[in-house]
Amino acid sequence: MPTGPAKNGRRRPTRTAGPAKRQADYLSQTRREHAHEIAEDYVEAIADLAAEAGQARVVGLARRLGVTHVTVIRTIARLKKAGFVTAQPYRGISLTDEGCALAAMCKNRHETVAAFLRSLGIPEQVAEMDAEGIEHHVSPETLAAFKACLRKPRP
Amino acid sequence: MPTGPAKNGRRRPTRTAGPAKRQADYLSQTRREHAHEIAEDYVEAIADLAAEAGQARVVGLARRLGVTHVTVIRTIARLKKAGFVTAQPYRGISLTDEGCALAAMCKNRHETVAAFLRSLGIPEQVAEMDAEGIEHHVSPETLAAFKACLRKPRP
DNA sequence: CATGGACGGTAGCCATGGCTACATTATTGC
DNA sequence: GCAATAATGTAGCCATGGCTACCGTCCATG
Ligand SMILES: [Mn+2]
Ligand SMILES: [Mn+2]
Ligand SMILES: [Mn+2]
Ligand SMILES: [Mn+2]
Repeated sequence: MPTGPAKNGRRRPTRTAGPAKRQADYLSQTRREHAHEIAEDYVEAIADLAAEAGQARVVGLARRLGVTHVTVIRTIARLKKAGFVTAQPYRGISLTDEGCALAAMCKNRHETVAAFLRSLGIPEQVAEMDAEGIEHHVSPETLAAFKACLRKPRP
Repeated sequence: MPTGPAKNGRRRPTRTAGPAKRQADYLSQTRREHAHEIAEDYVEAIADLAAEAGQARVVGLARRLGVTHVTVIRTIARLKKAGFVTAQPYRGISLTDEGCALAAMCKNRHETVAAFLRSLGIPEQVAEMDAEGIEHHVSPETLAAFKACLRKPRP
C-alpha cells in the first residue's frame, strides 16, 4: 500500500544524494567489470587449450565455454578488434602479448580465489563454481588479502 | 606461431571432454547468475528507497543505480513481468512478497560479504565496491563459511 | 487555479551475447 | 584421389541493458 500519489507536500529534497551517488558509482563499476568478464574467460580458455592441445580452435572453445561455435566466432572477432587475439579464417586462435598477459593474470587470480574458498572448507566443485564468477569482481586489495590468508593459514 | 593447419594426423580425440564439460557447466551457471544480477540489485534498491523515503520512485532508482530513468522504466517492466514488483504508471514502485523476500536475502548476503571483506582488512569503500559484484556469485555454502568466519574472528 | 519544472513514459538507436539454419572449407579414411 | 565428416563461417533472429530525444503528467507554489 505504500503506492499512490506522492504524499506529504514537497517530496524529500533528495538529501540522499551523497550515499546514492556512491552506490551508483559502485554499480557502474560492476557493470564495467562485466563488460570485461567475457574477454577474461576467453583468454584464459585459449591459454588452457593452447597448453593442452597445442592450439586453441573454435569447437574446443565452444565446448569449454558452454556456448555454440557461432558465439565463439563472433566473440573472437571482438577480442581480435580489442587486440587480445589474432586469428585468420580456418586457422587456430592465438593470444597477442597483451592477451597472454591478461590470461596469466586471470589464471593466477582464478586459482587464488578458488584456493582461498577451499581454505575456508568449501568443497572443491562449489569453490570452482563460485570462483568462476567471483574472480572478475576481486580488486587487487582483496586479491592480496586472499593471498595473505593463504600464506598464514589459521590453526 | 602455434597457428596453422591442424598438424599431426587426427586432432586429439578431445579426451578433454570431462574437464571441459565441467568448466562449461560452471560458466553457464555464472551466466545464469548474471541474468539474475540486475533483479537483485533493483529489489535491494527498491527496498532501501522504500525504507528511506517511504516510497521507491523512478528517478530515485535511476540516481541510485547510476542509469537513466529510461533504463529503470524498462527494467521495472521486466521485474513486473517476473513477479518481483508491482507498479502503475506515475505511481511508486512496490515489491511483491516474492520481491520482498528476495530483497531481504540480498541485503543480508550483501552485508555479509562486505563485512567479511572488511574483516580481512579491506578498506570500507573497496570492500563495498567488491561486494557489489561478488555478492551475486556466492553460493549458500560460501555464504555460510563467510558467516562462520565472522562469528569466530582470529586473534 | 494556473503553470513551470520535476517526474514519468515512448520511440528508436546501439552493442553484447545468446541462438538456429544453412553454406563453405579442410581433413581424413577409404 | 575423393567422398564423407568435422570444423568453420554467414545470415538473421531474439532478449537484455545501455543511451538520447522528445513528449506527456502532475503537483507545489505563486
Ligand atoms: Mn570467470
Ligand atoms: Mn550487486
Ligand atoms: Mn548489493
Ligand atoms: Mn558478475
